Amino acid sequence: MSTRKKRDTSRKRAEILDAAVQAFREHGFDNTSMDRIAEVAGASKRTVYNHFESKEVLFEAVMEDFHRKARELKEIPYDPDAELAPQLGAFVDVKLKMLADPEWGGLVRVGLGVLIREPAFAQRAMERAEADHNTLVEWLRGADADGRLRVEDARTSAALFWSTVAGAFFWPTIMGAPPKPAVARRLKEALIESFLTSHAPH
Amino acid sequence: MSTRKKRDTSRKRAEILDAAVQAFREHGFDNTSMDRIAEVAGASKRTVYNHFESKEVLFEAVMEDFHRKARELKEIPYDPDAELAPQLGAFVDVKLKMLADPEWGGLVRVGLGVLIREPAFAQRAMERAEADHNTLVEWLRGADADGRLRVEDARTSAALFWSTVAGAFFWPTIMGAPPKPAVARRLKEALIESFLTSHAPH
DNA sequence: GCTTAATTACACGGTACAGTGTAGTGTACA
DNA sequence: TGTACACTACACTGTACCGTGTAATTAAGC
Repeated sequence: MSTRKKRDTSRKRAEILDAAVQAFREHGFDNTSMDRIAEVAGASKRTVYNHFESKEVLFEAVMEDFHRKARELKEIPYDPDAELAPQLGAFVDVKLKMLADPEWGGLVRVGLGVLIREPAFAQRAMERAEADHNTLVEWLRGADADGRLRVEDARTSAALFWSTVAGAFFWPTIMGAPPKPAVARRLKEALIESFLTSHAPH
Repeated sequence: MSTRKKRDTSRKRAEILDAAVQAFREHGFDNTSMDRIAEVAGASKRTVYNHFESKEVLFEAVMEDFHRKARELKEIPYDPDAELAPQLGAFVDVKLKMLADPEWGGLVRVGLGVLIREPAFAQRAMERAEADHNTLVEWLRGADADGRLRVEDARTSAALFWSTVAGAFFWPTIMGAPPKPAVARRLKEALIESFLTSHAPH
């Protein structure tokens, strides 16, 4: 029961994870072999299996890592002293910034490629995405209480707003057809203007 | 050069296609074997290969079939004598009807599972979806010319409308988390009301 | 009933890959 | 310097699957 020797194994593990991310991103889950991952990682296949007991476990570790990164929720509280349009624009910008990161997009694609066959997982993923709604819901309630917007059903309004963002930016980008900057700008402005107009007080 | 004998082979071919659709829907492209398809079709694997020279060819035939079905474009012309809200609602309903068909959804999922790794194909698919925009663009121009709506940029407005529909209904349904009927109704009404309000004349 | 094409049953080659077993090499730490 | 542990090289098993070859069987049209 003396203190056992333990070498630092986290470096190799990280290298394998990085290699897995890259390989899965480029070829998807099914078309990535453990031999390939080992090669990219500069490790022997045996070592890969010593760290991750199966391909599925490795995949889950990759997605776990990804979720940790994605969990950087931005809180955007309602500011009674600032213009409304820029504040709404900030909500959109947070998403657009995410979408601009190619590594993020690659991982989302990998995840979707698998999740699309696993309705149960897919539903959980969608629900997680809805957590973002709450920040906007709070913002809307703030603006409504302040009398600068008329929001009858904040949840529905927020859902509509995020649906538009998803349909206009998120999904096209994931599918490899992101809107051109000029189009994106126009869509963003039209969304905000439309939203503010239809929720104008009086 | 006499008239050659030809037996009718279309029946078996159709059975194989049906089986392929079902198998691909349930397990995706990579996880569906030709043996399995042959078994489901009640045909020998050799016959499958006699009809479709490879798994890829068979897959493309399936998707081709699917596109033919999906091409039932609905023309919804602007009607100056009818209420605006129900007319806009008809645009949404066409999509919702599609989404309600589980076979359609299954095939979209299969296609996406493959396309998600093939940006080039994915882009073409997204562009095809945009063809639907034109009908709404024409409708908007009609309503604008009639003075019942104020539409500055019909293309952007239509894009925004369809983006919301996609983000609110299409993608959640494809991902296995369709909105509950009550939520769907509320979203649809909110969308139409918001759209009409923000495009009201004066 | 004869011919001919479609279909079947089934064996087989080739390949790719998940995962294991093992003997040996390197190396951090006591 | 020695020991325990991480790591490597590599052979190997088992499996799944694509695609082909072929001889036998079925059934349509003459």
